[in-house]
Amino acid sequence: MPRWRDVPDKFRRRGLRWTRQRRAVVDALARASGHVTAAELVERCRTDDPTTTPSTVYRTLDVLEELGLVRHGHGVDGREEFHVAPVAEHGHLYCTSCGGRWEIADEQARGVLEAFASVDGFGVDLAHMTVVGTCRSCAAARVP
Amino acid sequence: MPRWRDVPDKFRRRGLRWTRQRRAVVDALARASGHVTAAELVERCRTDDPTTTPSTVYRTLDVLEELGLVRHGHGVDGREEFHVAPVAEHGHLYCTSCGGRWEIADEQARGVLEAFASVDGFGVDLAHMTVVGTCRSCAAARVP
DNA sequence: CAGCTTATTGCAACGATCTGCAATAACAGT
DNA sequence: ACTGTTATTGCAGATCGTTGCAATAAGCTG
Repeated sequence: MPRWRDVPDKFRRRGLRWTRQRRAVVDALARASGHVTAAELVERCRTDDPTTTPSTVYRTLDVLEELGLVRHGHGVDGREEFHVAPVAEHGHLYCTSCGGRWEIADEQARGVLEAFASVDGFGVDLAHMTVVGTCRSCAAARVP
Repeated sequence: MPRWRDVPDKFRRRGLRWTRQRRAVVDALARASGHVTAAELVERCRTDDPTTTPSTVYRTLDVLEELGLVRHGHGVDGREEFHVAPVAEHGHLYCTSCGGRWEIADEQARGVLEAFASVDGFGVDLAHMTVVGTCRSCAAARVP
């Protein structure tokens, strides 16, 4: 997890302001493990302080992302998901058949990066989206 | 493009009904080339017939997908995009730096499929999402 | 063709996300 | 501490997509 203690200064050094509502979002984030949906974060903030406005949370997440403190990706349904940075970047797999979810293994990631880089030098950001498909067991179980 | 002529029967054979509003969606789809956003489709249908209801269009798209006539994926922002099937399946690349968009080349696709399959037998559905990253020229232009 | 079954529609309302704009409040300067 | 600047907030409203439900209509059957 990032040094949440340093966040206020990080903001100020950029000419941004450290406000009560931003602290709320960062607090919620600091307590979050793994991934959180933007909507979930809004919810958590509202639990702490019912006056929280969704738009503020969304905007705060945007600036946190600009500052590199969080990263967002998209789940299977395209909805936003946030990862607290700088946890090791990792992508996600989702099996449309059984609904299972896994993280993308390093070897896989390497292979993918190469596949893209070698053809036209495209540098993939695997962490940005959920890769959908069929897991081995579902593929095996499928009637042929 | 699918044999749009056969669609009504395809519906009926499944016990589904062929309605005025479904015909409208299919008509719009038949005129569409490449990809369309669900929202765009709604818009086009409303141009033909202003009484078109969004929910009907969305629901029709769902059944068309179940029938295998269209496939949906998610754009960079996670919004839905529809491809008329069975055009060759293909995924998309999006460069976050210049905003460019390309289709994923076959060789890349093959490499990616292998990278996933070889580790744990996961069968990726590349067409489902937009792969984001940095294209060669943007990577080269980046200050090192 | 008339009747019946039930798939589909339209509506209304909701959840997630984003935007413009006027009011508010952080912070720098004195 | 007081003040001025301007980044942020809150709100109202907009867009995209989804869902429950009662009303409607497609297509089978006689």
